[in-house]
Amino acid sequence: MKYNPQKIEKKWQKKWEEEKTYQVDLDKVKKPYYNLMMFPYPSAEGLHVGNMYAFVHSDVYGRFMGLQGYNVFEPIGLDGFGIHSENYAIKIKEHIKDVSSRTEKNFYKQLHMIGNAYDWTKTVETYKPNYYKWTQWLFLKMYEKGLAYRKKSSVNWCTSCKTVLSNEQVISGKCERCEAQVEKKDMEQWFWRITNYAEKLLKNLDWIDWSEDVKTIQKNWIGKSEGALVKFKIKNLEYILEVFTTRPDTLFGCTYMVVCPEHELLSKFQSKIKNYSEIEKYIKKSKIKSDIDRTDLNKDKTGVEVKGLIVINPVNNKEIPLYVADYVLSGYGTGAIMAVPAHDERDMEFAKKFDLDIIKVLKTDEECFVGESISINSGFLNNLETKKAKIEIIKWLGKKKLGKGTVNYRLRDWCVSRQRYWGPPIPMIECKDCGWVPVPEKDLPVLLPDMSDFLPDGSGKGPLNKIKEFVNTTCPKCGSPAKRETDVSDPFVDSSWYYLRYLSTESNNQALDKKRLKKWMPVDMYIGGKEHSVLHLLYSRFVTMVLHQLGYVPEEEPFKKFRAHGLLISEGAKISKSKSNIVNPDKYINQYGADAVRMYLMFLGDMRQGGDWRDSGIEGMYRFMVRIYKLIDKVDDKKPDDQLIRLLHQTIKGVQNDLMRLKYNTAIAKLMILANKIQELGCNKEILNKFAVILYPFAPHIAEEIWEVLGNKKSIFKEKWPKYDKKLIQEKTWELIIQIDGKVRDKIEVKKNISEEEAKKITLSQDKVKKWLGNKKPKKIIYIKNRLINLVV
RNA sequence: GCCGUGGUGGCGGAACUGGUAUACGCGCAUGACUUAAAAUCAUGUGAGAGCAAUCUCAUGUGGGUUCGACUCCCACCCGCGGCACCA
Repeated sequence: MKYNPQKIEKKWQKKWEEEKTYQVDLDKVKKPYYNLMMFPYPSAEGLHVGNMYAFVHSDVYGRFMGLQGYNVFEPIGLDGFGIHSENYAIKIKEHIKDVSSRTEKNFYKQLHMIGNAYDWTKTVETYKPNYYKWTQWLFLKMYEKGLAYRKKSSVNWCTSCKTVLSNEQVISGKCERCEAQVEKKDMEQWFWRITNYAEKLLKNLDWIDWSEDVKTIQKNWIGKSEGALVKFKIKNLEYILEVFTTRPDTLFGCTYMVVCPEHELLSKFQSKIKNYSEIEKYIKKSKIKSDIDRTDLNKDKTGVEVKGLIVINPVNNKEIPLYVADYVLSGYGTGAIMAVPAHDERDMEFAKKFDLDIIKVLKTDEECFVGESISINSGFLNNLETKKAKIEIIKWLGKKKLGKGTVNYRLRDWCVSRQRYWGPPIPMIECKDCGWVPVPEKDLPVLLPDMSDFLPDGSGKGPLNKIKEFVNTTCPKCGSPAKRETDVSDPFVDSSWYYLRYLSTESNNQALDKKRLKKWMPVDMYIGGKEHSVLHLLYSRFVTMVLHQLGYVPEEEPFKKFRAHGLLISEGAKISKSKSNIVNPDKYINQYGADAVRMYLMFLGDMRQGGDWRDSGIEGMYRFMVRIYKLIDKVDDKKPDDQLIRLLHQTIKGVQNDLMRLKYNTAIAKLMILANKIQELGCNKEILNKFAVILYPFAPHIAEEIWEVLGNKKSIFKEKWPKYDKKLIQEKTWELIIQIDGKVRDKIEVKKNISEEEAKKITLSQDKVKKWLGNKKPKKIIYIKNRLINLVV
């Protein structure tokens, strides 16, 4: 029989569909296992091989858990709303709605081809009203809880996408989607108060079972700093200048103060500032500067003294000067700092340039020392270690009502409004008399109206603003004329809760099916890319925490276990159009079959490290599939070889361990070794049956086919993972490695578990050993049972 | 600069808690089959020396700990990812 993957795969995919093999009755099953993968955003180019790489890793795990007796729920959907899809439609000059329905078909076709165990009856598409109705519902819940609010602030503006972005969507100064430079702009926007959850988001990282690197990225992003808030009086003014510092112990060394150009103090006391025109010029200049210029570390520090305003250091009542400088950021802390040049590099640089006092308050020989030491020149803090000094000064500040110990986070609130078309309209209405009023839940969804000209215009308002019938409405509260919000929400809002909706797709009158969520949440295993560490993965945790408090989700954390996969590259380089190393999965699936492509992708290396796709490699894997298929012809009724039985059981154990550790590459290597042995020796039905079962997670179609040819009636998925026999795995003999001074000099086959005495005797009687020893006697003999013996001369 | 992660044959990569470095695959070479080629099968394949048995050297670099180090410790170099004047 010839291996025909195209035929086999079509046959089995049809059968799985007809027999509802992977459909899960979410209410009835006994052992729920929620196996999640990151639903793709459907680009028009089609499913990317990188998607397939991630999805197959996830599917292999899901199928393995199925064989362990779990009822595995493996859903899929499309994250189709968003700038990425919209930008593509604009590029090819088609309407996003048309592009969307086309890519949906194409994506689902491709997702069928890869042979995953999806439950196709519970898909979600974020751009359909029956989904985004509930995304809008989520916004209303946030608003009810006081977690959605409007604020005017300096926000990230992408000049190319013509919309604001969240902090998380600015990647080293550039737009996450189009890589254009991002500017700062003062605008009023909708925010979600993720910062309320900063501590919880950080703390739970201690116990959730996630890839460590992703946890570290989130931890750094949240950026907790412990320190103190210190209040500085300004001479002859009723104003308290507050600063945040992580080093209150160095307060005696504070010789000047700096505020950011945006600080309220400057405009408030214009009349008191003697050189205000100079200050004004500096403020204007720093506004024009792009973010890149402003954060360039190599550039010189600039600033202007604020003449006329004198600050008083509360700890010693010394009068110190005040400066405005753009090295102090408005968004962090209080937008003002106490400068301690002797113990902060930036302050030192600034102090030298402006010839300001530098006072050492820590024991050190270094000119600028930023570490911990013992306080000096610090009054009552003298001779205290930094840790102790911090505690003492915070106590002192508290007593005098001049400050307190406090915590500061780098994390900012999530800006969720977007001035674009292809998203869920934010369900809010502005009334002259009532202010902002939420759309009543019964009026959801606020349908996204059809419009031919959906291009963003950069006016700061979304394209929906152009449709009068959409904008003009009545206030739900008082009935007078009012206007709708015309921004749509961030596509990351859509994906922050999709894993909850999978469990609730049949409910048309509620967002979430609480009973099911209780049964299925949290997600048991989530495999995905770490590029979402501070985007989707952070937002989802936040949203779940809120929904947990509202009583919808049983636990605070959405994903019990998360494992990040590395990047798939091709021919040694990042996959990109310009490098013309694009890998089209369809082409390879059509040529070699999905099983071969799956196996090859899983064989590339350690999942965490990513992989390097080489065209030459897939051929080898195809050859292996052909050989596997031919094993059917090797089946006979002879009593199988002992050696083969031992190898079978070793393989079952090894593959099982590798699957649990997500080391698929070594699992496949073990399958190859077994297959090669079967090819050499032949085997009986029972052995090949077991081989088919352990092959099944990786190559489900060929495994089912072999399984059927061997006379089995039900799908392998109803089968259990085979048990290995511990006794059969044991080898009777082992190879004793003889080392002399740590170098291998000989190897002999000996019985298992021989004693040290026996081993010594055997070793010393070897001719080679005698030759190496000469007339010397070993000083020391180290014997490691069932491994080696080392003679130290 | 800080945080994380990696560096092993011609290539992708193995090596669980310190115990045979290079599993498995690709590629290459030789042979079998064939008129020939492809496919398939068999054998070999880290480098160097040697007719050979065998020996020496090799896991980014330099040190160290140990009977023994890809694995542990110290210093440094390079790649990748994140953050970046965060007070």
